[in-house]
Amino acid sequence: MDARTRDVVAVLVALAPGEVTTYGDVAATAGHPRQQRLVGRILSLGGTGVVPELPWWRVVNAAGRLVPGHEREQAALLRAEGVAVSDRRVVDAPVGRFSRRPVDRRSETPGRSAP
DNA sequence: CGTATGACAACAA
DNA sequence: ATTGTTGCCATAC
Repeated sequence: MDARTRDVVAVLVALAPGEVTTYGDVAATAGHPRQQRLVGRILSLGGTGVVPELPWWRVVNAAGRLVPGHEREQAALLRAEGVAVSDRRVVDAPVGRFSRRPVDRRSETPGRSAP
């Protein structure tokens, strides 16, 4: 794998449970802004031998949308880590960037439905 | 080499 | 909120 791939993989494997990020943020954090598509491509290669197994479910698009085609599984994996998911999208997602924001559920904002 | 495609993103209408 | 357009970058043909 080339240098860019290495950088992106490094960021991905560093994602902690309960931590959700976006393609764009992973790319930027890896030092390769505007290479979101590369991130998606690498994630799709996870575990195929060219790159190690990656926590693909902790990456969603900028709108908090889950991966097309893997929504059920992704939702299950995320919820298992304490991430709220609703209707194919991550709940605590302030549309834009919720990068590196370890889902903080302070004292149970009873709202999320009533902020 | 030109064109199309894709686990994306930002913006206009 | 949804649908199109544009911009981006790596690949596949």
